[in-house]
Amino acid sequence: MSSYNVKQEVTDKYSLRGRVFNRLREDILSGKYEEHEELKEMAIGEEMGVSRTPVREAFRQLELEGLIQIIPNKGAYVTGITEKDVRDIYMIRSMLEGLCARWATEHITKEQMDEMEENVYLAEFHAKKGHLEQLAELDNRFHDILYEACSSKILEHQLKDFHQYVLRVRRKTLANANRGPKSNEEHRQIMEAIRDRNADLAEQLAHQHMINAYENMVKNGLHEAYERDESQSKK
Amino acid sequence: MSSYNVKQEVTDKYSLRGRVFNRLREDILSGKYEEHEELKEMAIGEEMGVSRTPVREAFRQLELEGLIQIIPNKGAYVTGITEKDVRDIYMIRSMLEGLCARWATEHITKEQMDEMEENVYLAEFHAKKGHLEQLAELDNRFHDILYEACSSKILEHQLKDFHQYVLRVRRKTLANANRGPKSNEEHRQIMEAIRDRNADLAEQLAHQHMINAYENMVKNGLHEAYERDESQSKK
DNA sequence: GCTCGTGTAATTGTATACAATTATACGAGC
DNA sequence: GCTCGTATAATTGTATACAATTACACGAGC
Repeated sequence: MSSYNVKQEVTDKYSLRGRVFNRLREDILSGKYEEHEELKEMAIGEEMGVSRTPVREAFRQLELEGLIQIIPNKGAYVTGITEKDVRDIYMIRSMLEGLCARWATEHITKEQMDEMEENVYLAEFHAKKGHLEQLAELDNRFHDILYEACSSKILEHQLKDFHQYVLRVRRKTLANANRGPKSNEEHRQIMEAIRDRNADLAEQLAHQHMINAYENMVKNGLHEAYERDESQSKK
Repeated sequence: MSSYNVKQEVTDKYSLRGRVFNRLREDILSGKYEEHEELKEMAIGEEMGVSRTPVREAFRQLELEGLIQIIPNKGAYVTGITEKDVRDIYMIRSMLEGLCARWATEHITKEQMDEMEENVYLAEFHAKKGHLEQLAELDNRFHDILYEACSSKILEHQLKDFHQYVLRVRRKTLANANRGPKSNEEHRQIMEAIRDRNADLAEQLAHQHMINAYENMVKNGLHEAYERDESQSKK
């Protein structure tokens, strides 16, 4: 948690531990393993053709990512996310997202500013065309730009962690919600506030943007999406 | 990171990995190992009388705590904290501490409220007597009560993580600073705001309290304390 | 039928052996 | 003297064997 520090890049994808880690991570996020499911070292190892050692170490890293929980002498279990957890994380994120926008206003480079503007224009284009996939992609990218622009590795990492953590829930609600245009408009406002060097406004807008995103998510059925996640996870 | 999730309790202190983990953690926080120092699996293992396996797993957990960084095929290095990191963390903490105080106002139990009041009174007593050790202890406890009272495991864990992370720097500046009385007064105000169920005020006070603590730290020589940490770490 | 032990199987924890990678020392060549 | 390459040592990565712990099934006793 550690994990506000800048963790190692997961570029060691050619080590066995790295491969196990990446694959397990993908499997958990995609819902192959359901929540609270027990992951057995030997079974995973056999499935991936490696011994228990790299599996055990990958487990420790997945615990680091918050995706599993290891109970000594018992086993490793896929982390469950309660609705309260999601709510708490969104509230925390809304605070930090505001702080991030403030810092971004103070530190953003010209290149980042340009990309952010481009992102907003592109998103409006795809929104008109109804391209939901591109829209979701641009939405993710907008926030990543914001995180990178704040020029704080610690805050950036923190926010990316949170973002990933709720991805399991969020990805279900993004596409089918009709929030696209409204979200874009909010992105535009944040972008303009940063461009105008209005840190107070940027902070307030980014803060509210997160709260809106959460409330929209709840309105459009966090619970249902959540359940759907569970039911399809048997694979 | 991981680590906004509720990680396993480190109560498995009787497993070898748990023992190695706890001891290494203590050694790093106390400054036995200096920043950026390389930790070698074999050396640590021999020193503690265990094989490399539990050491390697303890390393992964320490990375989870943010105390070391592991570079594949290279080694494990004690995490360095820059002054900017400390500043960033304090700013992030100040936001979250405010949020925490707000939630605490809404969820605090009678027992927690009582302990918080007692804490404030006791701190004022020890401040008059000049008992710096007890004062530092009560200060830590005050914030722990606050974290527990917010009734969000995620926020609580997040804040405790940050708190621990800056401990290496902070412990040097707490005792010799003359901030005790002022800090106590701020604790009292926060406590009273929570008691009066004034969430807005509690949030604002807790937020400012963190900023004050940071600014005091800088004023009293973060840099010097930081350097001192380095020089004495040779052991 | 239910509860509680006991014994066996399954699983995790640790040590060790070996493979792969990286760091270091040393000398050839310029 | 400097650079580069090679050989050797040191260190990390992985597999495997064994120990310790936990889960579970089965049967005794009530």
